[in-house]
Formats: sequence, structure tokens, C-alpha cells
Amino acid sequence: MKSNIIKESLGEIIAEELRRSIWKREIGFGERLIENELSAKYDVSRNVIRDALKILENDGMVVIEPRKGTYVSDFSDEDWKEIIDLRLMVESYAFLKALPHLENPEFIELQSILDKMKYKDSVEDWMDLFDLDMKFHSYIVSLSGNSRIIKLYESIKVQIRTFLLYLDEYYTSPKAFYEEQEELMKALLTKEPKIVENKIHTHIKYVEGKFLG
Amino acid sequence: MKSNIIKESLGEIIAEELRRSIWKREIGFGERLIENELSAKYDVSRNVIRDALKILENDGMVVIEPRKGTYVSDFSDEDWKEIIDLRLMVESYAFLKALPHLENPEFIELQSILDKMKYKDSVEDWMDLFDLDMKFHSYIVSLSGNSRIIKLYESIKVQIRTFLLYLDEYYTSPKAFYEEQEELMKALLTKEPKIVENKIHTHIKYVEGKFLG
DNA sequence: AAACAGTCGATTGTCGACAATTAAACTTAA
DNA sequence: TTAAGTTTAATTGTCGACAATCGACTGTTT
Repeated sequence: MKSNIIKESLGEIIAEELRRSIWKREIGFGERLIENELSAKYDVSRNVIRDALKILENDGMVVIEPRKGTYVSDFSDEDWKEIIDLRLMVESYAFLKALPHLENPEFIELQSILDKMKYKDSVEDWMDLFDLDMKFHSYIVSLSGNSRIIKLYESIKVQIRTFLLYLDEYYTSPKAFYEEQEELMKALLTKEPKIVENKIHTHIKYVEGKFLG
Repeated sequence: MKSNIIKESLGEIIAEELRRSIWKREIGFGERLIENELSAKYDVSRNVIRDALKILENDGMVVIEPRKGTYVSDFSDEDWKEIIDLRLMVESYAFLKALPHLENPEFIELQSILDKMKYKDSVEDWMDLFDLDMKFHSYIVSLSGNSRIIKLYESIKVQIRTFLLYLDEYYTSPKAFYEEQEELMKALLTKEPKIVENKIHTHIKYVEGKFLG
């Protein structure tokens, strides 16, 4: 059997490095990124760096101003609202499309994620909790069956991840967050489109409301 | 006053050239694109070509297989369905968001597009008709106010344009198409979310149905 | 003949160098 | 002093060359 491993490109690796740097706050919002510096830092050619920056541009993490320079996105409240709205649009759609594919095996998978969340109940577990939350949502989107929407969601996830990172200062109750998730699960179990749509709507707006009022 | 013209990159120009080549059927679906050949043909470096190909990859017009090669997307019926679904998702959402911004000036703009469509009633005017249709939809999406969704729609438009191009063999009644559009306009004029949502749904599915059953 | 390994040409990936552009520092003139 | 023009340094855009990889072809072994 021929192996079908797609070695990811160097650019993609660097892009992931940069993403992590932003998430670790080693790189700040609005900061300018100099191709030469990154080239030296990661010991790859500027070409590779430029590839990486274009990848980041695609998922909205940086803004490239031709002939001027590249800057880490400086998200405004308006940006966050746009992102959350985009998420809401995609998830509402994807969840409804996923409903017919939700059977026992899928529910078991979802429940296992939910179970893990239950014990991440201290503030230190915050990020773990979010990662599990994203995994939960991501899994359902993947069941929607539309590869383009799944791909779009990957890009949204990067931005949501960034949003949550900066949200964590404002957020204090993992318990409440878990209960929210549990309610979403209950809604899914009914397999009633109307119920699911309403729940996903309030679920996402709930997080938005915490930060953006 | 400092002029703020953003000269578009060479890569973007080449990408547009390639798009047109595909639309003019000079390049076929599934065809392999050799960087060196394109580099020679357009008299730019391979670097620029690679930029262009990445742009096309982003809006789904080509598939880049790392270390293997780049191929023009070979859309299957399943792909077309995905694209139409994606369009439906975005337009449904964007139209509802646009409703509050639809006032007299906007309706006048829309009506003027509609008027132009009315006289494109022969089969030869087919492509003009589609372009006007896209302009109509695009204008409403732009009123949604979400810059990310507007950008996403730009990419969907490229694919829709490709779809319609290959649909035109199957389509024979500009008249019916215009009447469809007129109904959508009527729905918008009510400014009733439910009515608009239903109409946009049937409107898009109508086109899909013509081709994909 | 089928399965495998080795070779070779074509193609993509990566690099360093140079050109074009920008923004800042510096002059000069009113 | 300010405003406009000019030089300069830093940075991005483009290029051609070389390295790595892939797939087809060839020959060898069983």
C-alpha cells in the first residue's frame, strides 16, 4: 500500500510557529513583522517566510499591506463581533446539516469530549476547557459533509482561538461554561432542527455577551 | 491629499489572467499547470506564478499537491452542490443582515440592475445576464456590513461564475430567469425576514435544480 | 511475466542576490 | 520655523540558479 502522507510545507510549519507565538503573547497585536528578521530567526529563506505570512493572512491573523509591510491583526471589538457572527453562521448551518449523521457512535464521541470537560473546572484549566469546546464543535462541523465549509471553519477556528485567549481574563466560571455545553448536547440529542438552531444561537451569543456586551 | 491607490500585486494580475483563461476554456478542468510554462508565457518569474497559483487555490480554482504539481479543479456534481450550499448559507445570512440597511437609495440601485436584466432576453445575452445577477446579489451582500463575509463571498463568486459558465449549455430561458429575479426583488421590498429567507432559498435552489437535479 | 531496484529527466522547493519602493532623515528656500 | 524637495537606509518585490523530489523508464532477478 502506497503511503499517502502529505508532508506539510515549510511555510505551513512557520505559520504554525507564528500562530503559537501570538497565542503565547510573544508577538503582540498590531506588531510589524519583518521578513528578514523572521528569516534569520527561523533559519529559512525569505521566500518561506512570505509563504507563511500569506497563510496567516488567509486566516485573518495578519494584514499584508503590499509594498508597506505585514502587521499582526489588531482586532477591534467590531472585528470580534464579525468573527463571532461568522462562526454563528457556519455552525448554525453545519449543525443542521450534521443532524442526519448524528447517531449513536457520534453521540458517544461527543459525550466523551463532554466528560473530559466536566473535570476541567478550575480557572487554570481554562485553556484546556476551550480546546475541548472547540473539539466538540469541530467534530460536529466535520459531520456536515461539506468539505468547503469544513475548511472555512478551520480558518475561523484560528481566529476564535485567538479571541478566547484574550477573553480568558474576563471569564471566571468554568462551571457555567460546562453547563452551557451540556445544554447544547441535550439539544442535539433531540435531533430537532428548531431546537438545535435556537440553542447554538444562544450558546455562541452567550460567549460573545460575556466580553462584548 | 495623499492618494491611497493599492497597486495590485503581479501575482493577483496573473491569477486573474488564469481565471479568465479557464472561463474562456483555454484551460480545461483537471489540466496540469506547469510553473515554468506559465512563467515563460506571462514573462514573469516562477515566484510570481507560485503566488498566483496560491491565490487560485484559495478560491478553489486549482488544487496544489505539494511536491507533485498543480491542477485546475475538476469539479464534480458533488463539488457544485457544495458550492451552491455554501452560497446559500452566505447569502441567506448576508441578506438578513442587509435588510435593515435596505432603504430607498439601495432599492433604486437594485432596480436599475434589474432593469438592465430585463432586456437581456436572448440566449446570446446569457453571460451578461449572469453578470448582472451576480452584481445584484453581490450588492446586497455588501450591505451586510460584515467585511469577512463580504470577502468570503468574493471567493465564492469566482466558483459560482465557473459553475454558471458550464451551466449555460443546459439553460435556455433568460425570461424565466429574469422573472425569478423579479420575485426576489419583491420579497426584498417586503423587508420581512421570513419571506426573504424563503425566497433566497428557492431562488438559489432553482438554479441548482436546473443542473443537478 | 511480475516484482523490484536503479537511473534519469522533468518539475517543484528553497535559496541568496539584486531592483524597486517606501519611510525617515536631512537640506534648502521662503 | 515651516514647507517642500532630496538623499539615504530599511524593507519588500522580483529574479535566476541550484537542491530536493517525483514519476516514468530501464534493466535485473525470480
